[in-house]
Amino acid sequence: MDAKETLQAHVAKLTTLTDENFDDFFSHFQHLSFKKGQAIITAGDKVNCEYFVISGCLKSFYVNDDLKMFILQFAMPTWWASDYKALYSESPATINIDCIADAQVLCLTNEDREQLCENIKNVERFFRLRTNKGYVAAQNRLLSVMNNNVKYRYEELLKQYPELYNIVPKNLIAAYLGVSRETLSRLYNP
Amino acid sequence: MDAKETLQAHVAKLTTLTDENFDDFFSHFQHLSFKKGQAIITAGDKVNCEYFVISGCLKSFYVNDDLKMFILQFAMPTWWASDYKALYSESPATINIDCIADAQVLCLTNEDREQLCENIKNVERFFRLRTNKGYVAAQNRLLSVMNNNVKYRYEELLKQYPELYNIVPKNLIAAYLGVSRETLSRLYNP
DNA sequence: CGGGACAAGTGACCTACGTCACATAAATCA
DNA sequence: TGATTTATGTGACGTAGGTCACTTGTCCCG
Repeated sequence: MDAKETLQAHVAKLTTLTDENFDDFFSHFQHLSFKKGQAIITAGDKVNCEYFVISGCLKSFYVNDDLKMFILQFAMPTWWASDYKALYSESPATINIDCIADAQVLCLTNEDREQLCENIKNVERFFRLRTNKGYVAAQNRLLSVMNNNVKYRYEELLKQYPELYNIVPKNLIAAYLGVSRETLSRLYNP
Repeated sequence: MDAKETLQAHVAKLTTLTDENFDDFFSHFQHLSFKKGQAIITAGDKVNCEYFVISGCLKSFYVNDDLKMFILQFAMPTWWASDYKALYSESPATINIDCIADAQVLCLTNEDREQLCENIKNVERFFRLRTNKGYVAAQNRLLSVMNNNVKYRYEELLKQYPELYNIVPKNLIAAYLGVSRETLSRLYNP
């Protein structure tokens, strides 16, 4: 499945777009490739785009004053990623995004998204429903962090994304779970 | 400021509606009052509405298998509250909402919201932008839980909502912060 | 007004996790 | 290929926060 088909199938899960409308929508995306290790958004940057992952994997993460990293999201195919706080408020990035497995992404600017929402009703509907889902997911993650222990959350993560086990080093998984890499290591090597 | 003006001012922060459109929008809300302690959504319920708080305070919370409570949100005036996962997916509620200070709320059904989004472009825009903000807030909260200690989070909460200190018992604040009431108590009584 | 529920403080003790230090092992690149 | 990162495991030890038990204070409401 190529980039266009991937996006089209993704959009179709939430709303319907005529072929003409989808072509218009798709024409505003820029197709980009990133290599493992490449930075996409760096804290302090101006943020102008959001990214739709076609293949590979990105991570979005925050680095605190002690240089400790917290991973917000592993962005797998058909996931969106950006620093949304920065994107929506046109403030400098506070989170970073980089590529952890060679990736193909589609990139949409803030202005193009707003323009498309203005012109195509079901594009606005798509983004509304997409963010609704994101909001529910973020709330679920918060509850999971507060409610479940590390081992449970680790196993849930691997259940949902088995491929992470192979492509992502354990220190990054620990940074996603919010524990030290030593603690994660000791879960299965007591 | 009455309920209508409160909602109108709130909507105006994100988009513009003509007076006729706002009247139409407003006419779909039901004005309800709740007394302290009253349940609004209970886990297992069918969820059909979201609630906009005019005055008073609600809490939304999850109760786990060990009967431990985690508070997702203290819904103050101009905040929205519901079990959005249940509302959007038409599944039974997994979180609860009740009233912690006598409250006036406006209630909007799922169907009415979708109908209004269908008919009034800027209502859809409003809900899109509102949830965008909610998503950013949820992500911030997650980062804060992972990154900051309890004392810091407690002080941030009180800085943002000083009135909570007076109207909300400390065990509920502890449930929001994700610690035991004893730990919260010992922060300032070591 | 008096009793029962709720709120809050505190001591004793336990446990999960963090930190630091070191040892390998695997991957990457010049 | 050989050298330098990077990833991972593991021991020793410290600390934040949880749990349980008990006490005291406060607020309703019949």
